[in-house]
Amino acid sequence: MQIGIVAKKIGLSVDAIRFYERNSLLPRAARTQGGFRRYGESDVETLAFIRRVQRLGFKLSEIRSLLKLRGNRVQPCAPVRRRLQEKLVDVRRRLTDLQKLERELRLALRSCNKELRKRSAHCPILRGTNA
Amino acid sequence: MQIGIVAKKIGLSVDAIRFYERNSLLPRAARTQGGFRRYGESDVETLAFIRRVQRLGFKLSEIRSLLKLRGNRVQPCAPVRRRLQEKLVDVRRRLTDLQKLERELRLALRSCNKELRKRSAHCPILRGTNA
DNA sequence: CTTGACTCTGGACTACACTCCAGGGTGTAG
DNA sequence: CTACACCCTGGAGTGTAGTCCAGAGTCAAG
Repeated sequence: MQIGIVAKKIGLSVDAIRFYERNSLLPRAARTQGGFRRYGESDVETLAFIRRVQRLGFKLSEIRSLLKLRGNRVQPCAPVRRRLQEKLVDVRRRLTDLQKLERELRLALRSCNKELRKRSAHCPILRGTNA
Repeated sequence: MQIGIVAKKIGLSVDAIRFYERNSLLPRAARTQGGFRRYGESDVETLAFIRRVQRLGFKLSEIRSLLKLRGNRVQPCAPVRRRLQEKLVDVRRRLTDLQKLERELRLALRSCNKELRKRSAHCPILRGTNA
């Protein structure tokens, strides 16, 4: 398969695949005599794997390390489990932060609404001295 | 006040304040003869405002536009309210996305745990063909 | 053999909000 | 007057995950 076909199959851009190769997520692909990249099924699987864990929130640098585990003969769950756990902690922290933000915005909006009902010309957000 | 004092007062770096000036969040500060920036209380208030709305999740480009409203003689709430509303929608969308991610991670972790109990040497995440 | 679609490389560019730097000047306490 | 801390400017660099480009080459069909 040439790169365009693989790209379509997986739902990535050709540039992205080349980018992964450049950045050691994929091994250097075999070439035709003319220099075109040739891919097999296992490459497609690797790319699918990358997509999958990327959707789990892993960055490319983390995926590189997961790919190493994937390359081993034995593939114990434990190291993956640890990474998932860490990621989950991280995501939950971000959730908490975002929930706080949501609350702050709701409160700000409420103070704006209050002012609107007063038909005031002074927005509490613009002038406010609140924390 | 010179820049370092203001920076300490507000909890920003000197570089950040200069960066804001360069990027039109602050007007060009008055200078001493030697070229040192001099700040007054109103500058401090502006910086405090920037911090405050930044904590509400606004980007500097959005803050620039809020600062324009703030500079007006009349400061009606409506335009601010609209921006807050939009930001709230955005934050809620991000919350939903993050919640989905949290769920995905929990599921992935569960499948890992199952495998661990089986004392299997094959991690479902590494080999998995799941969506 | 020509055409047209595809591919190659290396490098520049994007957004974001700063930080860090060199090389020089300023302000003020003692 | 001399230290010493502070400040100035302009520009480069940070991380992230790619995208976009020019200029050249290749592949397959007809």
